[in-house]
Amino acid sequence: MVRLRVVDLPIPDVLRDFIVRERGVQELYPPQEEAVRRGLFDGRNLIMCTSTATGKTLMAELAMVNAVLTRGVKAILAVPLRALAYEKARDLRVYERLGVRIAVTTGEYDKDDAWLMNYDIVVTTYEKLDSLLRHRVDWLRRVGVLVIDEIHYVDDDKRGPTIESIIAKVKALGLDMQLLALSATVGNAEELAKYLNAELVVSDWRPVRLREGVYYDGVIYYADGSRESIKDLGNPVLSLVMNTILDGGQALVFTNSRSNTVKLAQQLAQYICNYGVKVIEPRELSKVSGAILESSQSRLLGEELAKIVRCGVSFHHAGLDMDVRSIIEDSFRNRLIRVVVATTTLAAGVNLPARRVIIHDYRRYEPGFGMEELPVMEYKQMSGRAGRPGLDPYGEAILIARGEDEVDYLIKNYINARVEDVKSKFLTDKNLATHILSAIASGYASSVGDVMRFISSTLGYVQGSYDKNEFLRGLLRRKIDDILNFLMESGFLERRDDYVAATTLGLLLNTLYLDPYTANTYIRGLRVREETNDLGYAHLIVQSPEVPRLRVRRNEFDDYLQLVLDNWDYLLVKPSITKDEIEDGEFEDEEIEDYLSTVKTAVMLLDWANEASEDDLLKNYDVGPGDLRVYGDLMNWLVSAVARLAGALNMEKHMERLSTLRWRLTYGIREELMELVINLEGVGRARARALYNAGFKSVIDIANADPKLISGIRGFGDRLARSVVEQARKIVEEGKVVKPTATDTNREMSRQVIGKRRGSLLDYL
DNA sequence: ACTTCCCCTATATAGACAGCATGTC
DNA sequence: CTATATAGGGGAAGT
Repeated sequence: MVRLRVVDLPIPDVLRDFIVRERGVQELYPPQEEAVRRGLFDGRNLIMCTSTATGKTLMAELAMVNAVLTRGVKAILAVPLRALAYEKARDLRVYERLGVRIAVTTGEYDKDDAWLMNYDIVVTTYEKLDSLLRHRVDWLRRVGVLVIDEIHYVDDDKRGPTIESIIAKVKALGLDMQLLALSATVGNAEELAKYLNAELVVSDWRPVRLREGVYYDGVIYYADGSRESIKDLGNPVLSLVMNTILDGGQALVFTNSRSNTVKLAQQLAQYICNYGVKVIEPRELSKVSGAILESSQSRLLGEELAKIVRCGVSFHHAGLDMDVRSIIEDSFRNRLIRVVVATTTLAAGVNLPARRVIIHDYRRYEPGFGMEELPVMEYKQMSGRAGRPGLDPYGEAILIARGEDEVDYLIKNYINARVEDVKSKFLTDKNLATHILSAIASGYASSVGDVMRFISSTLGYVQGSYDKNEFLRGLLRRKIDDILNFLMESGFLERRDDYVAATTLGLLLNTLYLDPYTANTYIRGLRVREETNDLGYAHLIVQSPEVPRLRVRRNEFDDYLQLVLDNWDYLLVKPSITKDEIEDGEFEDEEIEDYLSTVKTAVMLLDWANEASEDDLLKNYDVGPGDLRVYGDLMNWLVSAVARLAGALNMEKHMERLSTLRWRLTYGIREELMELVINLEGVGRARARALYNAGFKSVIDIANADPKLISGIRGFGDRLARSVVEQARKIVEEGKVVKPTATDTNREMSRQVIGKRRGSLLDYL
């Protein structure tokens, strides 16, 4: 079959030549060709539902760059992950040579959005795009192409409604833009296309052949009916992995828990090293291993990992710090590391293909639901990682069966199964409340009718058949009324007849990106007392469902109960049972389990803010360096958000206390280090502590110091020492030393020691 | 007396977006 | 309310 050639595309010559020359693409893949035929370059809305590596991204690039070059409009590319945003932007930068200006903006990086005006293609996350729409940035009018990547995320409970909200806002603005949606294969592609008013491209075509099968008892049963016996080494994963790497390939193993990831990787490493498998390169690997040791924040985790990396094996999960993760990913791409055992971290974002993908568990624990089978969609995401285009002759995805009858079951329910439909989660109370408030506060709706119209442009509305059924529409209207009432009672909204408007508080929530239910909890908590202790504040912050909660072990129950009793008056959110009931033991464990979870999480965060080492936090709470980064990010956002709420409500004491806690909780430092960490780039908790202990306690101390003295301190080299001193001198000269508002922590309020766990710094409380 | 094995029970269980301030991609 | 794998304890059986 003759494929459509790039040179025949209806796009400018420069772009055609560029694609052929720089991208090395001569001909289009069938799905790409179909996209062109369906009007990609005619400004038609389009949705592509195809598997990974079928060139959806190239089509998006072409559509965007073409629009920029020919029509002089801007383009937006919205993706689900920050890392993905940076990656796509990096790839897009090659078009800078055609004069196309590329920018990335995400919440973590950017403050002001005005500078984006000067760029042609803006790569961003869903949430940041929603935020841009909330602020009604004026350059939005000049956007001609909107690409939504991985749009099957509309199924996600939390993130999906944001996508729908984006679409509803774009519609409400009446912006004239081409919508291009990219999706993994989903069950209801037609429905999505209809919702988006888009042409549909569906295809199961793949650039590398994929063989799918199930392993059981020494045999791989392929879905096409063929089977292959491999050497059974007792352990299914081990057998499959050895079979792969002895054949010169690489394997990616997916499993359902972090501990499994470590355990499996260790077993594999032990086997490979003990039996002296020759395919690995020990010299190079020990370099990698050294790099990991060096960059790991937690020595424990680093050593655990470094040890097995020497054997060409690694584990990978979100508890690892970013740099360790990228070392692993890079070494896998370089083929030094032959096997990575990962949780789903790797299935979603990072592009890390391998000859063989092994799916160790097809079930996963869902809190509140027990063990649940993986959706077919996730299986497809994982199996889609199999086979590197142009490098491997084919890719393989192998599921592991625990019993003989499971073989057919897995073939039927995964390999040959239809992918699930994508279902909107927009019409739940929480999502409705957030997005209705957002629509009103940002001026997309000023009456109940507007709200209804706004909602009618969501997928949830279409899927609920509300457009077709008057009775259902009545129900929905009543539900919206309830939510409007809730927002009014909470003081976020005002209403006169049919007209609605956000209050100052409501506007604040909208810009803080805080959901109304959480904000309500925060405000009620703040009203309980004028001031409270650190535990009280940390515990209040943790009430947000955004904060991952630690589980309380049985043997910790009593310690935390005691802590609750001792701090009863200071806790701004009380459990559902009374103090007397706790003291008399008149309750079931389940009644307070969730509450204690929040307490434990707060305690961990305070340990962090009291400079507990990362190793101790890992030991005591099973919280890895990667998790700490997430917690730190969250604290930076949530604590300052609560401080802003307190400010809006004129609660000065709260505000003051929260403003120091914010820094302590985000950076994991005691108050005395705040000045150093806040003012000096390259100085975090560890270096700040080292500086402080060496007598450099303030920016002035450092400005007056000899860089040579500082370079001798642990964690400093010559360069960093000089940079820090330079920075300090500069800000002192300019009189710009930021003095964080500090108040005396009232330590005497709650002296309390928890448990006998080693390293806990809770005695401070 | 000591080890081994089996059964029962307790325990633990994935990931990662967003604000604002200040003065750069 | 929902599940399962694993580690550890305790006791019975085996050496």
